[in-house]
Amino acid sequence: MPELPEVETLCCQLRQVIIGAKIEKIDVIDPKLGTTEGLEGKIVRGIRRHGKTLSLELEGNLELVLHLRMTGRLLWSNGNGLEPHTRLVISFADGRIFLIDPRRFGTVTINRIGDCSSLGCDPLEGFDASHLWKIAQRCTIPIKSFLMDQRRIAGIGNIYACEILHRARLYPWRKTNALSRAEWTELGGAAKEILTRAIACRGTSVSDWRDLFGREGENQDYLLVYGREDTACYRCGGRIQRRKLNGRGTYFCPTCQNG
DNA sequence: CCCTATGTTCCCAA
DNA sequence: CTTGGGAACATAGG
Repeated sequence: MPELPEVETLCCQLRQVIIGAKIEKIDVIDPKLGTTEGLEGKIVRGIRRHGKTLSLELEGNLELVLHLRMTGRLLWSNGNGLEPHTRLVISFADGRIFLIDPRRFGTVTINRIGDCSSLGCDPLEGFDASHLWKIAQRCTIPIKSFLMDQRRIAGIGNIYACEILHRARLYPWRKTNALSRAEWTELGGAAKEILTRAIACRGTSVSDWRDLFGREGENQDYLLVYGREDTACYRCGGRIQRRKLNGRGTYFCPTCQNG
């Protein structure tokens, strides 16, 4: 589920409930997740996001890093009952964070704050079009693969890659090094627009995405191409197609995404 | 049985 | 070395 806008939604909502709170207890329901030793009793100093990773910054220069992968979600609740597929429970004085993850791909790790990560730039922190244009010059992979490569740009997954490319009028298979500087600028603007609106809508609930408080997002009402195979393009009336790229369903309008 | 799924990593081939 | 393709991970749903 979660790409940058969904993780950003959780990040903002977690700040509302656990900044300054003490971790009373951590229950690892599914040991496949990894270890969370030694964090009980620590105060949450901050919450941050980089790409699709979410970190709880703790005392002692430590951070608990969550990655939700395909089907992970977080739920804030006061109750004791476990929803199906609950993998981890972090308890505070006035509530608990439940990590729910049917496919069990999610991960939890402990890092020292400041350890460098292999993630690329975050498109909300500044999509540096001229820097990206430069590193794109020797890169012949399709532009959609480039956008989704977390080492180069962190946070864009399959849904938003499709949406951004449609907004920027770019064909997903276009060679990365064939984009002009002007097209990179256009792409940066499209990314910013698509992602900020998705955040304002608290994410895209096309399947089972819910925010921290269990509510659906609203961005599914604004999707331009994702999931719209064989329907009319809102911009030009063309017929939206779906084809595979690197094993992922790729939605685009062959009529207006020809650049 | 088939196919699909919002992510990442690894292996293999060209 | 790079790039690209596919499988794997584990589970649910159509």
